[in-house]
Amino acid sequence: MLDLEHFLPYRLSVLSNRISQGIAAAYRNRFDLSVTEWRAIAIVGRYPGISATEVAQRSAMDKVAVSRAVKNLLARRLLEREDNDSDRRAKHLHLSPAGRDIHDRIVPAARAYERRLIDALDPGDREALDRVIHRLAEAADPAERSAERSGDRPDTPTPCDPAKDPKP
Amino acid sequence: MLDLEHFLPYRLSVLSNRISQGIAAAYRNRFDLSVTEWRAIAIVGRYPGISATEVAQRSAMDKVAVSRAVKNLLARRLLEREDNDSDRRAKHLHLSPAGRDIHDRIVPAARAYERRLIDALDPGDREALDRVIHRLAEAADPAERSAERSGDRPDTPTPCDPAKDPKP
DNA sequence: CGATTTTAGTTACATTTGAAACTATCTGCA
DNA sequence: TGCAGATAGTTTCAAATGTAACTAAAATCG
Repeated sequence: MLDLEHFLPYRLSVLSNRISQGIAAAYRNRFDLSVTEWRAIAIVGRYPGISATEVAQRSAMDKVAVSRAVKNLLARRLLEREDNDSDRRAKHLHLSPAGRDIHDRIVPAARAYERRLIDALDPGDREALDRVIHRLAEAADPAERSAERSGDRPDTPTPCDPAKDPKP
Repeated sequence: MLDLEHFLPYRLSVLSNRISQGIAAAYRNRFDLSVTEWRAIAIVGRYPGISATEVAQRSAMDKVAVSRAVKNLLARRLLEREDNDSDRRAKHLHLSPAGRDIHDRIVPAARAYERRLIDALDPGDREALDRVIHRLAEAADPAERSAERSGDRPDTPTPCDPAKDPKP
């Protein structure tokens, strides 16, 4: 007998969904952006000139999702694309002025939401949370069974899509 | 400029997906159950005679998802349904012997997975995590802006679907 | 070089998911 | 009573998402 309500994976899933809903509401209502699109904007805003594949890596989304998001954002003129001289398959992505504008308006809202979450915790717990997320992510990864000692720092960006891959 | 990689909602989403993938793999491969189906089985196993709506409430899934899961599980003879004398719309759900069997085989695996996660944390962080989940869930809920003082205990089951509702 | 394998990105198809409409039943109240 | 909402659960339709197959361009290696 197992109480789903006390089951850690379940509780994390519910929590994460709840938070995603809360934050997604902001940009869905105000700017008509999906989570994927918003993530793409955030990444491109942070790393101008990045390629779609790199966006996928940094956003932990798969390349099809990114491709679609980019397609929409290009159509809506929120993103621009320019050729990459050293690789004609890949293109450099940039925010258009309109994209930058939306980006700059969402970021404060996102930060405020995050702040609200963080403010609900006391300082010790904030610190613990950081550690916990990192350790759980490690423990959750079946490939990391006992590879705890690999040299990645706590704040290393997700190197690959966690929602895929488990089937090489 | 916002680093998605350090953004709490994003990190939680990635973590939760990673964990869900990890655990889902177990019952998908071995028993061909979706997350929804497994949750339904867990809840019905825990609360025999429960109705579909109550399953939805306790599992934080919407009633359509539950309806579909129950339909499949009935077809596969993992669940049984009996009439409710006091309400002919609702039916009582039970595990069939086969359902009970699967249930009893998954629960230990689920527990083991959870244990692996928990074992990755040191005791202080485990305690903190409990608090953190509860506080974040509260802070994330837009309805709870300042209702921190409502009388629900840390381990109260999800009373309603968090992934819906924000539109009364 | 030229053949083979990888990689960036897209497209096509199938599956999943959620919102809304619907049926049947129940509850409250005139 | 009996009519006006509510509620349990299902069905339908459209949108989101994932998988696999595909095209074009690099990289690798004989």
